[in-house]
Amino acid sequence: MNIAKKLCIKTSSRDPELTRSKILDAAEAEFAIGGLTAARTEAIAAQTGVTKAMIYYYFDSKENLYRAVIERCFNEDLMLVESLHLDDLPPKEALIAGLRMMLQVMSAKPHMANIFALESIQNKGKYIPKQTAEILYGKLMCLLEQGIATGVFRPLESRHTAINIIGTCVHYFTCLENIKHLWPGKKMLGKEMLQQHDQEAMDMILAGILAEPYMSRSIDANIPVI
Amino acid sequence: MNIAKKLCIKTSSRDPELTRSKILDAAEAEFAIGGLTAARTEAIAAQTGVTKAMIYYYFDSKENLYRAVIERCFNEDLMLVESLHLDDLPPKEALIAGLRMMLQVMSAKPHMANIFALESIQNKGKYIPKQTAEILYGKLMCLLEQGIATGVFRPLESRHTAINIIGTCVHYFTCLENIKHLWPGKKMLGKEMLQQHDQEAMDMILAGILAEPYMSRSIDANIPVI
DNA sequence: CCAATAATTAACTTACTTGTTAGTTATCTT
DNA sequence: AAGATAACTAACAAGTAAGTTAATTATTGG
Repeated sequence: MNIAKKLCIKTSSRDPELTRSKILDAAEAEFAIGGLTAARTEAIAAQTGVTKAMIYYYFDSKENLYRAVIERCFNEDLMLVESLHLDDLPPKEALIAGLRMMLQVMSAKPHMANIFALESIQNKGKYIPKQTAEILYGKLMCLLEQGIATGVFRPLESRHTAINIIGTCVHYFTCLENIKHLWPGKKMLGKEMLQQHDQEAMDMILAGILAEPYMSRSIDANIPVI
Repeated sequence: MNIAKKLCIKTSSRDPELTRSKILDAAEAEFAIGGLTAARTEAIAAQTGVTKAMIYYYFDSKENLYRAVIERCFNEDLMLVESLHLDDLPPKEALIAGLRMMLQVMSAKPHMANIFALESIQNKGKYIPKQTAEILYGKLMCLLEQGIATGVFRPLESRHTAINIIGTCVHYFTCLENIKHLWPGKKMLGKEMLQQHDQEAMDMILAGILAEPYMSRSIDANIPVI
């Protein structure tokens, strides 16, 4: 093998790994707008600077490319969540850490929320890796049940609550184009708006779930919430 | 004019008003799965028992049919909301009445949530009648601001909170196919599940918004919530 | 440096989708 | 009851999209 290649120095325009990931990135963007059905392979190719045929060279079919995109999304999510070691934290702290992570991920990748929404609506969740989804939801539900059992959280039904929590975090991204007129001049995905969303979502969720009356409106990284 | 027609008795298979509305219904169902782009006119026609050409006879184009579907959704919504006379109620009661209505509408027409989500994601909200949307969101925000000002609600940012509330109500429908495995054997759109969703959503939203510690877990029609 | 192989392209085929049209059948008016 | 008109159909035209293929260019290993 080439020394430059070993050292990860791009020696020319031909770099299969990069091409592959550029296709994945473009596909992610395209699928996040139209879902599997409405996405156009031509449009994906156009964004990569590579021919449409490359999609079939690397992924065999549009459907497989879609599978790869969704799998990558889930795996990224899963790794981040694992890294939090939520099981080692008491329920309230785990909830806060988990929420912070989720909001952070959504802000960094606004595609994500839309991809999952489109997958549910268009394909009835056919392409969602069942186990992965169960792990992610399971973690949140488990944590809720613990908190409910110990009385730290209000008596809620954990599954519905998990969904309602995620809904609060995610709906902003799903509907942002429909409601952007409410904030004339503001960028819905700008730093300011995203921070405000994080703040308000976190605040409303905690107030909705914690058993003790919840006051603090600013949960900053270093100030523990009582 | 025909007497039978005057009395709204269907005398035969040819009934333009009915055909028109059957097309609208089928289109609503189809657009609710694929959005404007992925919906197939052929599929819409198939559901109506009428030829695809009829779509063009009544609506000129797929795009116009889509416009008609969205407009109908909004108008239905708007009329229902108007009928509540929320302005005449104090904020807390108005919020509860509004929420109950929204949850009821979504349960009765699970399409609705998806149509709006798809419109935002696929078309960037291009086909959302701006004024109508502003009236609906405006009502909710106005009510929130009143409650915040009078101290009945916690100090929240009204626009974000409006979105977070709607997210909690709506996300169940948007993602139900992705998460149906969490309730093996249950029908996500069955009466039992929908009631549970109403209950949990309402509960979490009120706890998240009301300033006074919120306890009651069952807000039934006739039991006023204190 | 050359042969083998991997990456890439342009052009093409096949299938599908929107929208049209010319002709048919039912309904209404008088 | 007959002519006019509205509702409707079947078949088609034109454009679009997925996927293929044969040929081309770069890279790599010997």
